[in-house]
Amino acid sequence: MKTRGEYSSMKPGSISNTCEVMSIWEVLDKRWALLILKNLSTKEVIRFTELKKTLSGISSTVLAERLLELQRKGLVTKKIYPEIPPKVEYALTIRAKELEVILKELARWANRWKSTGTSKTMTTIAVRKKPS
Amino acid sequence: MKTRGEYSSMKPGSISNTCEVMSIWEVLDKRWALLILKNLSTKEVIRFTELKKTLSGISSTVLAERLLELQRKGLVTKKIYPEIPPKVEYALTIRAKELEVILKELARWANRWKSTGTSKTMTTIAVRKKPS
DNA sequence: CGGTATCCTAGCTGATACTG
DNA sequence: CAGTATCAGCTAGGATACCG
Repeated sequence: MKTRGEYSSMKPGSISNTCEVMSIWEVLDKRWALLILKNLSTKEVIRFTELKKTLSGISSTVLAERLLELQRKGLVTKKIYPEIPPKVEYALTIRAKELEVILKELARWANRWKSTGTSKTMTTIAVRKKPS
Repeated sequence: MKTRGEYSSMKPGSISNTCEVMSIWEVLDKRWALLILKNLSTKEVIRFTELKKTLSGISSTVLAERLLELQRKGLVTKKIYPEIPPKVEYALTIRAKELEVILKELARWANRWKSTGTSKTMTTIAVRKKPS
């Protein structure tokens, strides 16, 4: 793995910014994270390649990276079957089940959306009253 | 603005991939998008700089870019007061209000989270039965 | 199958400058 | 204030190749 930067970008002067606390948003805000969680919630367990297929466009590099991050945050579990060919099952943790509900709502909202063309661009210019 | 790439990355061979349909996830999945929406929902209207301050780390370039994308998707409205200095107010559209509810749940979940250290890394290795 | 290593491009930030 | 423009520098993600 590389994972060198990790978004931090702290100034050279700042002292030991070993701030591990950071919110869960740090991982949720990354690309694919929500979609992964959402698709993870469609089945009890899911395998790497299966998950990859549902996420059209993701690279295995990033999928593996995200799954690790989610795992570290305690949202995903990983079960390895030491066989050849390998078999790995990913699943949501209990704590992620709460999130699951929310995600499903979000997914339904996203589906319900669909319509209304891409460029509405609602911009209003407030007119000033003329000085009478 | 530049906005050249737009994530598409289609091969030079592919024919006229003018696929405008794409789901709302296309914009929601981008960095900062959810956070912007979330913070937008804390007030009825909010100004650019004010919003920027709540999003620690974002650059004005990207904030402007995201707001435009959200606007195009019909989630955000923009109201310009032609004054000097300029004043611009951003707000959620009615359609985004549904999303707002979900986002608030998500935010509460994220806050409720907080605890349990960063590296639990629940990985299970399934053991094989020995051939008796 | 489920990754990791490598290389290269796309995306984001920071700084600075400029405008209405 | 609310941007846009530009450039440097670093990070994130995609494609491909390879391995146990």
